[in-house]
Amino acid sequence: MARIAVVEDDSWMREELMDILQKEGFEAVAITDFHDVVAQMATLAPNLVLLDINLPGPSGFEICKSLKSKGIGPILMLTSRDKLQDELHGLHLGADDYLTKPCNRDRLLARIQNLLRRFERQPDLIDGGSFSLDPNTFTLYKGSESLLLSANEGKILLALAQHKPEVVSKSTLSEILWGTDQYIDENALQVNLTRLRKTLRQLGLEDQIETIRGKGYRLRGQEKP
Amino acid sequence: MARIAVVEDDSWMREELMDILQKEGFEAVAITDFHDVVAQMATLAPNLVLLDINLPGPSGFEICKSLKSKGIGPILMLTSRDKLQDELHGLHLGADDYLTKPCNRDRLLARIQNLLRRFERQPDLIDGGSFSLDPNTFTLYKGSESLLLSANEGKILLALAQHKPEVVSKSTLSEILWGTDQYIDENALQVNLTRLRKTLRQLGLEDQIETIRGKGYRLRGQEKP
DNA sequence: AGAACACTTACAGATGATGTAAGGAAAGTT
DNA sequence: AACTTTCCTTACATCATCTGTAAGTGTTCT
Repeated sequence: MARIAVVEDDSWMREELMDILQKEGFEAVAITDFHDVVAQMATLAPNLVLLDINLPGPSGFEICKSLKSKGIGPILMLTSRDKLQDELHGLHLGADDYLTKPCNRDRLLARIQNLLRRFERQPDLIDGGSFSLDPNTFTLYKGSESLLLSANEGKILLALAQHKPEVVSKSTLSEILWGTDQYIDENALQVNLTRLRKTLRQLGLEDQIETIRGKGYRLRGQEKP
Repeated sequence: MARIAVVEDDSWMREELMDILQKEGFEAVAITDFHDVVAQMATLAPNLVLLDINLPGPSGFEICKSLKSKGIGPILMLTSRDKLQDELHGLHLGADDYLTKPCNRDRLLARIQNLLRRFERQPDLIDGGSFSLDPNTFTLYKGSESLLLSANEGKILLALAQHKPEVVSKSTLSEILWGTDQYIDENALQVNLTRLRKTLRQLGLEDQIETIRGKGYRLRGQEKP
């Protein structure tokens, strides 16, 4: 779960925020020492910073600026002053989003979720040699074409690509598909293999999956010059 | 479609690459003047750079370094020297991926597609007030919960969120759902609306959609303090 | 009260995912 | 060569989901 740093001096407001975040399953960390926020953040490595503007000592704007210069973010600015001027100023200094207090719980969470997703590192595609595969959506890419695999096809192909160049045993695949290697439904696995092969053929990917008789399957290497 | 800059001195190889890329639907641009590659790139704004290491004049490594320093990328390095040393060197200077010549057409395309997706700007979620919506997958987020909408539900909610705070007429929604505003299937639209409302309720999002009698629908504002 | 509009629910067809079953092909064994 | 084991393919049935149709109910306006 994401870690969120809460930089807010008003203790009531801070507790309120922490409460909302923790109930939502976030790992919320309160920052109450405003002297060296940047250094604290560096070790904390939060996934998101909730930053109040009105702080004793350095203003939120300054902190925002220095956090951004260190590549720390995303930053969601909190302020009770709902003047457009401030908003522009804040965004200009690098805040990624902006929220005025008091704010609705749902609205706060929606903004946070939004920012987290926007800054979430896009998971790398799995490189299968002559194709690539999005491990989350099971979308198969070859050149500029793409195809959405069914769940079973995706699981099998992902397993093969991740284990490449080793052979993946039937019991392993069985476990991946049905969560058990005790009872191997060889037939069902076989049928799903056939389906996957047919789907691969639709993208011009012939002969990707090599059968190792008695051992299992593996992705065919494409490396030979 | 993505624009790809091909920086390669060997004319045969360059034509080959251009051919592959163009047949795949990419907008391929050949760079043959190696003096001021960075400046050319800046105006070209390619989505990806195919960069050969062995260039007359400045080495591919140097170009790679300066391109990266300008934030231009992703860069896919091409080389005929398949020594690990070079690879490490190249990646260290900022190349995002690395390919040895000669290379398989499919492998080249897979790598390109991979890089393009990795560096693709993640589309922002649509902010619906107390929820957010991924306009591509029609995934609905509220706090840390999420829900996958059906196509029709997604289209309607997206339209409402994008037009917010304006009212979206039934004929507009009809056009969005079925590509025509000539014949409004009011009943079907109504049913889909009901389904969407029920789905929203599953996430605790009550009363999001406001009916403007005789005009259409709109997202209810959440701004009142 | 009546009419127009909005909402809900139940039903059915279409589609897609997936397991079952049966038969055929290929490879290894005797 | 005949047999056995393993693998592949196809057809079918089931199940879930999506979505439009239809009918009935509720709400608002005049």
